[in-house]
Amino acid sequence: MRDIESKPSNFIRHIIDEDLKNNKNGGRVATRFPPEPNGYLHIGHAKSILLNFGLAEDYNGTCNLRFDDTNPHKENIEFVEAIKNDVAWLGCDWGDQVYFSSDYFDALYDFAVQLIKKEKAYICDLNAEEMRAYRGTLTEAGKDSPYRERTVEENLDLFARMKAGEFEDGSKVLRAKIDMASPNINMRDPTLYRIRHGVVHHQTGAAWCLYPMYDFTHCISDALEGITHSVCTLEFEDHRPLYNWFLDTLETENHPQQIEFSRLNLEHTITSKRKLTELVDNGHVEGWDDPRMPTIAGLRRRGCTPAALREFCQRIGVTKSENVVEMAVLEGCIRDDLNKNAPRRMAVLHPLKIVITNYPEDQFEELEAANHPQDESFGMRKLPFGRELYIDQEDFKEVPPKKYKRLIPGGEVRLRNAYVIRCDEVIKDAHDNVIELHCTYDADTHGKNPEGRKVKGVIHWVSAKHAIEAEVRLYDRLFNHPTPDNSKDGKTYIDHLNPQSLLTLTHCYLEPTLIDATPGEQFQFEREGYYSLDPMHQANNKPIYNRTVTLRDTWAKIEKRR
RNA sequence: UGGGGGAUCGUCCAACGGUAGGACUACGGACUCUGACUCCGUCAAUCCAGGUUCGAAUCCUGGUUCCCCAGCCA
Repeated sequence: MRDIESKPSNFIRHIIDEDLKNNKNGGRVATRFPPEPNGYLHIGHAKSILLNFGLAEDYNGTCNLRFDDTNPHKENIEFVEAIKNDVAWLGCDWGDQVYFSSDYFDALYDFAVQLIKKEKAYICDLNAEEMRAYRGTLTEAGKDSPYRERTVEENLDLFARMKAGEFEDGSKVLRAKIDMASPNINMRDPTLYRIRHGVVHHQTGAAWCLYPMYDFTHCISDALEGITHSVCTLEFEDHRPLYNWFLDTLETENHPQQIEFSRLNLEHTITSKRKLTELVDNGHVEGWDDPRMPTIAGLRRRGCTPAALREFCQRIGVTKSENVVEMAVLEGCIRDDLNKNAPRRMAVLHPLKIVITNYPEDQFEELEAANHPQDESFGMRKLPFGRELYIDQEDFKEVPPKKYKRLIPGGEVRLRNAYVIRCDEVIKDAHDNVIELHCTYDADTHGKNPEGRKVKGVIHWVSAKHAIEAEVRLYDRLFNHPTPDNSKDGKTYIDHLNPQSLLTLTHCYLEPTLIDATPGEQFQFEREGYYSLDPMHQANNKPIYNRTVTLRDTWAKIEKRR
């Protein structure tokens, strides 16, 4: 069991502590994570997953992974597999069984029959439009359905024939018989079963033409699995009376407690499955695992780690208040983790060639470099150094701004892990663009400071002859607006898409040790940020690196203020 | 003139009648062969109005404001 003290508490843990003190549920804690397999999981689901599995882990309980698969029209097996993959990647262990609501279709049918026998459910022939009209409004009570008083026998017969496939889609539904005048609209005789012919369910195939609704299915599934604390998001708060009504009316053995918390909102992104689906289906992104997507698959491909996501979910906490978390929190968690765990490499993103004129042609030497400045266990690597190198265009300025401490004409700079060089000559093309620099190096500055002068700047480099060419993809926020799906400016989230969310650099140069990088491996490209080797793709035989997150950049901040 | 929830630094989260605290951000400084990391410091909040109390973010009363609900979606 994990040290509970190490995790910040929250109101749900307070409730469980209290339940445990009162020996409720015999001291048992059982949670579940119940995704619908109609899309990929996003960072908001990560919050829920880590909450539910975290509670189980810390209270020595269990957490079931249960697919809430009652709407075969929208669900498929690809999503089931993707979800399992993501939950496992987060480090959550669902044991040896994956649950499906569809496992309970028989049991659910029997419970429905039981409800009919108790005169608590009836078959209704109203069509969808009529039913809406009968439901009333937020401020007016609804009217009883004309079919509300059918006899038990008739209802039983009709329900059996619905199951047998005698009726068309939409012609009949099974409804609970509760109260059409309830101020809670969920209690106005909610639908329990609808007819769906001709869809193949990914688990049950064509066995059913009758599918149960969420409200009926969820509470019973929880009860059958012996769930003690059924944690869900705030929008289900109004459904709790209905959740309890079913379990009370059916007198199930267990009566789990539904507890609601507020869902995660992240600035500059969206966490609506419906809208994420639209981004994918309409080609606004390359797929569910596009590194700009807030999906778990996208974050993973971007180079985010499970540890960073776990830390993130701890930092944001669990409450019932509406919240919009700043992207800086996520970025901070990723940086903290990768700073500690990503080996350092050098990569030149915007190459500028330099020639060390006093370094012999065709001569090379190997310089040792630490893989991590604070952690010796990362070991050392050898970097080839020669007469021709690439540095970044940003690290040279003909006319330097104030406080600039990189390379300038006639000035000196330290090449990271190598020598101090001086810029002697600037070579330009016909359009006055700097295309090459001629420099000289001080052979006595490897591993030590130069005599009698201070060199402030340190820049990264790669050997031109040995460098690996790569494509590097720089990602920025997917949306310009902090709350794109709720911007209150009359625009939709699509209008707020950031056209510059992806910047592809096709001619970058990496230090040669990166030839051994494995797909998905994370590195810090020194002075640039954290990057990871794209696990899916290559570009014309060149590796693709995705920028996970930049380094904190106080210089950029100063520049921006200027 | 329905029902259900929520309001604490810019952001997120604590404090559960007894000094409003932490994290992130921002700002300043130290260090530095990464303008990174690390370290030090600074700014910064109880929705409003009454009441109870020696004492209120917390309890009471009345407001304000924001979110959710009228699928045969979950």
